[in-house]
Amino acid sequence: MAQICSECAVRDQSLCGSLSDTELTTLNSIGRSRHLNRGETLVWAGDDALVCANLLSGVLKLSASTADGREQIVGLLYPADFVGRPFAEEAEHSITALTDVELCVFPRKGFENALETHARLERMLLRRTLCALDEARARMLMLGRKTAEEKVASFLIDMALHLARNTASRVTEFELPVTRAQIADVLGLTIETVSRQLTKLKRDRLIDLPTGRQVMILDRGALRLRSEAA
Amino acid sequence: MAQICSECAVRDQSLCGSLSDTELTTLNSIGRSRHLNRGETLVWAGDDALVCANLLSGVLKLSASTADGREQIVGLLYPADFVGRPFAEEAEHSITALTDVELCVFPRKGFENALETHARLERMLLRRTLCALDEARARMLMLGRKTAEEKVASFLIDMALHLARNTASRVTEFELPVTRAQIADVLGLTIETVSRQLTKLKRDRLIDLPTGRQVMILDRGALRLRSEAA
DNA sequence: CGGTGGCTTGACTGGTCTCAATAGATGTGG
DNA sequence: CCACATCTATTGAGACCAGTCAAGCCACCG
Repeated sequence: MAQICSECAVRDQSLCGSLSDTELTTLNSIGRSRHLNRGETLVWAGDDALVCANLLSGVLKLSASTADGREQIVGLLYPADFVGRPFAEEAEHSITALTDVELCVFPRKGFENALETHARLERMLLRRTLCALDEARARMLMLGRKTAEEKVASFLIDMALHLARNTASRVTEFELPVTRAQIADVLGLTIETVSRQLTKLKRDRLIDLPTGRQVMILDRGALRLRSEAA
Repeated sequence: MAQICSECAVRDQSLCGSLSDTELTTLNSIGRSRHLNRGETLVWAGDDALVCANLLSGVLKLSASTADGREQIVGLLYPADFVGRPFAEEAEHSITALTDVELCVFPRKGFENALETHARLERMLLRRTLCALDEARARMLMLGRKTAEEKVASFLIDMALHLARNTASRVTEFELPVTRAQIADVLGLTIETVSRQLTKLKRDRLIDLPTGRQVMILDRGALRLRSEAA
């Protein structure tokens, strides 16, 4: 590994933050830095699950598909998130870069050994997995029971939480790391419906869309209301 | 605890199966047997998360709701499944009995202590949680991208896996532990749509419905086809 | 310039929901 | 054992939300 863990961009927030510098030597020795270009896929669903990783920068999507090609994004991963599925021989989901991405990649078997050796690492992974499960289930409520407008509003609020810079005057502004098609795949909608709902929120002055990718949340309270009720 | 672990109905399949008889003394001392009647709720979403448990018999639902009362069932729990959410102060989901239920209940704090003491227990819980996450994500694909017919077919196949008795002649038969309303809440549909799709599958001779709750799968292959393609 | 990919908008379709009526199950008390 | 209430399930008619198909816009780029 070219760069050592103590210089890692996400040293404190990532799973590895649970380990001391000396404990990290094992992981350090098996970890490799890896870059993915926007659009590149790290793992295909159905492949052998060969790697785990920590996400250093960028955004990854986790996606599942039906036999005839309909796609659903089942999770988005942000810097410091853990990537991969220990203890499974075969990958259930594809993992694809939505932006350029930097990863710290471990061979799965080696990472599993580290889990068994370092109880604290295992404990942190358990906590993260439990949180990921809560999040997945919250998204099930959204997919099953929310309207298109509620879904889009929820998505924007969610994105703001992960990416937002707060400017003065209570306006939140950020740049979407995803296309309309990808938003649709997260929300279980079509591109056209996403576009129409965004236009509607803009027309109602809850948000502004200076460019296609730029989003300004003008009235977060109202947006939250639309994300929750009919 | 009235009955000791060595006599437990799910001793081998449950999380506790990872522990030796002597290791079990801790859990044994804090575990309490508990019965729930059909319809009773163990935990309400938003409550303090006070308990964890192992499910001994019956079926539980995990559910989330919007502010205006729309409900989504985000998971079903069967005998030997683990119940609850360690390391969270507040419950994210309601836990309700769909049938009469027997549980082995632990105070959450005590169970968390046991996790920290017994690495093998923690390891087994991690593996289960990872599997639960895979399952939740598979269900996200279903909720977001499948049609009503595909959803109902998927549900029946899923139920068969958990409950089925195989009779002669490749026919699978079981009794639904859930009402049409609950099926609808699992699939993100309405009662009426579920009923119509079941009738349709029956008319097409893929299944039979001798009574409202009894299901016979007549052609599993064809049913699987309908669960996957348009 | 023309080509490409991403986005928006419109017209139309159709699958699912809503509302409503009815029938079947189940349980209770007279 | 029956009358009745209640809960569950089925079925139909109509409305509506989101999907489909199609056209056009815009920014970017060779």
